[in-house]
Amino acid sequence: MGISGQAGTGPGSDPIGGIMATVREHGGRATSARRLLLEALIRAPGHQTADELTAGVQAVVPEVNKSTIYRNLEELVRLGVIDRTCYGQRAATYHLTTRSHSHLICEKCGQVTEIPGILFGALGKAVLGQYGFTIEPRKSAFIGQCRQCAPALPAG
Amino acid sequence: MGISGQAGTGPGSDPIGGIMATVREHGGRATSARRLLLEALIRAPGHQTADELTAGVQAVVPEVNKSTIYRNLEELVRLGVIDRTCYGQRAATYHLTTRSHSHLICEKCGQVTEIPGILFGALGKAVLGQYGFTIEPRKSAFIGQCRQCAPALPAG
DNA sequence: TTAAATGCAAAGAATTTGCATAACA
DNA sequence: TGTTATGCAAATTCTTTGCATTTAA
Repeated sequence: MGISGQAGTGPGSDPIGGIMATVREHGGRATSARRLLLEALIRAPGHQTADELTAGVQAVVPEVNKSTIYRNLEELVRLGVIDRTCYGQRAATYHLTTRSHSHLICEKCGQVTEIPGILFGALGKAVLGQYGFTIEPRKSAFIGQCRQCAPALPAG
Repeated sequence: MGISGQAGTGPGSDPIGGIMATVREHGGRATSARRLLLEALIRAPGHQTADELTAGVQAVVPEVNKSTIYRNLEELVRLGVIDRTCYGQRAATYHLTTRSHSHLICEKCGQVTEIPGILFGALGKAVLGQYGFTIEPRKSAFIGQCRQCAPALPAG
């Protein structure tokens, strides 16, 4: 046991190992900075900015530089490991690519809600049929107002 | 040529006048910089960055400053006259708020396609019902691959 | 007259890049 | 041993802000 991967645990419990393997398959190397970044992404599974991720990594190893974080984020996006989304006026956010899902972003309070990708069903088919466009729910976002911030709800 | 507004044309052919009225109603003033910006937005009706709009305005009146463009863009967004969207990694783009529509953005080639807001119908209802979230199609965007860039199309 | 808008310059935030060094395969 | 990745600093890009002046209402 304990050759490569984690001893005594199932394969699904070591996502970082799997991602590192993917990185290597694409000519990349399994560096500590890259691992620390993935740990930070897993530790706080929401949508984090590059700055927040840098802080998360530097909380463990202060030497890791912000430019390294940016370079690794770019690489991980390229490999499809994480998604990058740009909501408001400010910094982009990153999160692990998990199951198919999309986001509702409230333009008033900034709240981000995940919704299952399956809700795209009919819309996705219509868009594909009429425009030949393949939507990636993970990377898409709906802007609007959440329940609390909506100006008024129709009676009923 | 004209005095103010366009002589001899119908009311629908002077959208700037209408927008200026809206601006005034909200305590704003009808300045030349604002008018020039609106003209630039109308002249090139696609999605333009603040830089492109600045160039478009300065092509007519070089004195107009970029910060004025930014301030006016912010104001016009606030009034709902234009929409701001942030697609790729780079600068935000602005465009006139016209009818209800949304955007398909190809992540490969960057092509932006408008789709009618009506396609949101079922999805919008589902999201409103389940999450209490009101989608604004105009401000939302779908990321994916266009016909040309899609890796492979299923036969049929 | 007077609050709003502008030009200018400078600051600020987010992101990228050049280069010598260090680390992985 | 030869790339690939990193740290550091500096540069870029996009956007915002302070302030004196101008301008629309």
